[in-house]
Amino acid sequence: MRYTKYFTITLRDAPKDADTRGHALMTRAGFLKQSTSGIYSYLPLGLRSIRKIEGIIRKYMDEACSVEVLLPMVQSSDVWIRSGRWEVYGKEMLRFQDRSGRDYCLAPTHEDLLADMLRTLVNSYSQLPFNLYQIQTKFRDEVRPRFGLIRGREFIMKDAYSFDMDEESSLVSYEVMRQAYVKLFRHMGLDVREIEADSGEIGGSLSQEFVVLSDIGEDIAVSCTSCGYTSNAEVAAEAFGVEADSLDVEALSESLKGTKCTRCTTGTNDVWRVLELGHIFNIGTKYSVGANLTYKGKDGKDRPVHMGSYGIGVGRILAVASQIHSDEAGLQLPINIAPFEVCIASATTRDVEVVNTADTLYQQCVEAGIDVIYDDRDVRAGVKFADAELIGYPFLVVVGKRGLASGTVEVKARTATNNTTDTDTDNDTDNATVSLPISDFPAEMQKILDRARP
RNA sequence: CGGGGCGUGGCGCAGCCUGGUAGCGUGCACCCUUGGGGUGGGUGAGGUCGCUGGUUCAAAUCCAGUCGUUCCGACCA
Repeated sequence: MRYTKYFTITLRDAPKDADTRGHALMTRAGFLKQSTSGIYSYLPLGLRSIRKIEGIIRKYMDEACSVEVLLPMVQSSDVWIRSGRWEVYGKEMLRFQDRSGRDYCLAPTHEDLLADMLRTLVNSYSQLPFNLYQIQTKFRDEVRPRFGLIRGREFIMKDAYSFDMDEESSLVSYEVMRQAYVKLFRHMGLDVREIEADSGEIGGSLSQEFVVLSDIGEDIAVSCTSCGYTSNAEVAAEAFGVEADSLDVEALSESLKGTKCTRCTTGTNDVWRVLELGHIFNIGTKYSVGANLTYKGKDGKDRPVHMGSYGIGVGRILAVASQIHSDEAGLQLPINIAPFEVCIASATTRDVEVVNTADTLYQQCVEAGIDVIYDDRDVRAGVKFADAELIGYPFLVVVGKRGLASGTVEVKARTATNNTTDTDTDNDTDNATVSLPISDFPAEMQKILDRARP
């Protein structure tokens, strides 16, 4: 993609309603634009990242034999009345009527509709087990949206559901999903921790959260410094007899810090501030009984399906990655979720040889299948560098007279902070910068990219 | 739902207290300049001062209401 054909914009100042660094940077870098409270438009760069995140999720869900579906976002009240939640669900569910006065809602979650739909589609044990997933927009009319994409009202979520004959089989399905989650977060380059969540239900139901440590985390996790056992605030609070409901995050954090680990009994607990990116549950039959989702066994008797549910906040991944992977100059998104992996910038547009070389290298990269954007704008080099750092391309390739003299171009890795302030010093000695020969550029670039992947 | 802040050109802000020709930075367009870290200079376009009503000779400014947005709390997960 040529920058001059693309549509994007960078801002020097973030809009004042950007309340976190990550969100401010995404806005400045042209990833997003707020439409109204808690609702955002994805601009081209932001959408590219979102699509990459979705692609990684699809890869590992498919690998785990989960099958993709797409359920409607607008749902009839009928479904919710049958599931018994039309009256129960609070104001978070946005309700409205069509022209005939029939009630609808924007789906805050899809399990009610899915169970309702499957009731007529699932009949026999021979269909089980299976696992369905979708990547869909959900709407929850949060009282107080905040932190940009982290707690928006409209948000993209991956939700998956497993359907098994019995508990044993269901636990296998759960484990497959758990492992898929571990792999997919690793692939995204995120340091995600697995923690035990409220297991609540009787009958050995399982639940785990996948969280990242972050200063803007809305929850806390308690982790043993010795054996590593980690649980969320509710689980820990219950274990230590602390009334979680009555305490805020800070107070709860204080009261749990330094407690003895309940698992190994020797270690002491540390308290983290965390943000939830994924949550998996082994639900059992509680839901299917309510939804009357049953299958006929070999003996001809109807039995409730054992379910599991597995969610991931897609937009939230982008938001938290922007928050964690960034510096003063801009974003530093991990390579597999960055909008473009490489940016080629011509240091000048006045020098024919420079421009021709940059054009050629760009073409070669495109042909080699490298995910590249070519900053061919007629602006000063400093503007390109500043924008490249703000957007955070993992690699910036600078084509200029300097390198041309020796038949090379510079490749700068974004992961290390390139200078923005000491403008008169030459940072070529920075080990984040390497010179590549023009003659064999695409192949060499490809090697660097491959090495950079988690 | 309770309490507070803010709404002035695309973005960031000043002006409001003490009513009297709407301003700054940045961005944008054009000219010159510069050309490997947001170059320097010049010219220019762009604003129903969120909206409605009130007070007044006169309202961005004072008053009331309303909408939007945001923060704190409660709620939710």
